[in-house]
Amino acid sequence: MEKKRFYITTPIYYPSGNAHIGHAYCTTMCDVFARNKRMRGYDCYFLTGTDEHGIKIVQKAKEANVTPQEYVDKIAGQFKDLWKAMEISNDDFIRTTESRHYTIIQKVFSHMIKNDDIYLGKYEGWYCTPCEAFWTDTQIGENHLCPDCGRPVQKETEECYFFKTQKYLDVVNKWFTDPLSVTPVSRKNEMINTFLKPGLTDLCVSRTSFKWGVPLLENPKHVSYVWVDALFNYVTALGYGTDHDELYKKYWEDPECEIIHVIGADITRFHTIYWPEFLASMNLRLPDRVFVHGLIMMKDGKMSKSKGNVISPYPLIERYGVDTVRYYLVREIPFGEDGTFTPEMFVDRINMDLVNNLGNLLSRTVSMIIKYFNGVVPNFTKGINPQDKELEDLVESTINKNEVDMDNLHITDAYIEVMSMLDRANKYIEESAPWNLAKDPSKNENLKSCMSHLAYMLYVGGKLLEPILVKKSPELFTQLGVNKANQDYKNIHNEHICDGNNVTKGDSLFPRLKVDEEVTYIASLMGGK
RNA sequence: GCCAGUGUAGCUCAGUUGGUUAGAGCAGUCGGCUCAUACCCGACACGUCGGGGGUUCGAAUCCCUUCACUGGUACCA
Repeated sequence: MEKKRFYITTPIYYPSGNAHIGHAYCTTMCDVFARNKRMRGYDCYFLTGTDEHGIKIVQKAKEANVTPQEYVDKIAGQFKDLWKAMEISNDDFIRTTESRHYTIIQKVFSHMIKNDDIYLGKYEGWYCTPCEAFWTDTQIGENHLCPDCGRPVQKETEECYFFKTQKYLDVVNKWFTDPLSVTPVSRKNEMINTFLKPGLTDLCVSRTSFKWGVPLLENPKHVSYVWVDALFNYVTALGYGTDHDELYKKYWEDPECEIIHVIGADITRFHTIYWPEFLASMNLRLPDRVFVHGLIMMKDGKMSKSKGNVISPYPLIERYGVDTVRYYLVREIPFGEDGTFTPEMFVDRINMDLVNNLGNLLSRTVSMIIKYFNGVVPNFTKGINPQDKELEDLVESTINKNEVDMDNLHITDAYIEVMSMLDRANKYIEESAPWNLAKDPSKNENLKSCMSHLAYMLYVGGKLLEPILVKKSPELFTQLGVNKANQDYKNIHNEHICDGNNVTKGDSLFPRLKVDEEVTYIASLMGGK
């Protein structure tokens, strides 16, 4: 990874409903990446936000008897609150209703029109008059009924602007030859097979059937159709097209910055085909990576209100702490694949990994250092015992693997490695049997070595986990007596970092969860059984 | 329908270019330890690798076929 600067984005979420754990998942993964990069001394800018235009917002606002603006203000506020509660370290939060965004969208349209990339044409579709919405063939089904209200739809035409998708097709094709541009590759293949091979039709980019959008300066009865509006958030948030475009120059224009979009599968087409084309049209640089993450599945399939299996992150954070929720998301839903949420899996994962493995390891280590050395970590000495040497190698390789995995966006794997290192430490204690060493004064050096190795490994574990365990890692450092200055990542290879530290026995890092009680509690949050 | 993909122990999954007794974690059973948050360590058990057919000296791994499930199928974000 030669690039020293990073720009990572979540999608801007559509506030047609409340924020749920699926939003939290994507945002958390990006946050872990951003925190990891920054911790290692890289510059990483992290953006999230909300996509606030479109017909659905108008409908939702009407239902709630408020204006669209009032409606999105409320939901955007909810998203911001959630990110605060989840300790998300985003640098900015962009809303498409902000003037810094929509004035630029108008400029983008002007450029595209001037550049002859979009033209005025007619969109033909199935229109539901009461709902004031167009639907596609697949959406209305065989009976030609509005999917929203169930009433019949009519074929209607609407004047709108089209983007010439053929014009920049070579840009997309070329970009696709980079194996990292779209991952997992199965998603790229899906795009090629479904859209590129059969041939792309032009994309409708404006609408006249509703007003809640960015009006085009050239033709104000048209408002921007969502995707031009939404996708350009990634650059408008950086000040693109304004006099204050320092961030844009730094994080988008500069080829030394790696640009990563993390998205859900449902918006792959827009991010991997149209977005590169739009950028090409504007003569802007393309992102390095679009990473498509998986879904959080529930036992009975996808989360949905009708199934009554939706889980909100708030009560989980409140009861178990933000770190456990963050950890669960990173560990249990492999980045790039679907994962499952069940109350049992949540409780088991926390107990196994955070309570039994990490928390208990810290607890027993601190206790032993207090008991055997009056709470002072003995000085680290290399390789006195064979198992010490093995541990040293393991720590070294775990740090390296963690870095490589993080750089490659193998975020889940990166932390599986760390947990397995900690797991190995528990075996190491058994092998070293410090309680026996303590009985034999001639084994004092071995005992010292054992304690110092454990302290150092815990330091490394805590440091590597810090991007996830934003609150508990500092507690771990406190118990190990690592002062603030020594917590810097540049010390990760310094085995002497804990030498002479005064350890303190604190509260359990993660209290053990009573399985039955907590499973029942979480199940009750999910609206039923 | 079409195009992808998945199907391996009770659960979640690894299984490299086909090669000796198919692996891990969790759950289960038994034993051990005591520094620790009823933790931790060890051992054991658990599988006709979706079904059927074929290629091969040899297939979870390649080919054909069949079943089941998932995703995409174009302008809903």
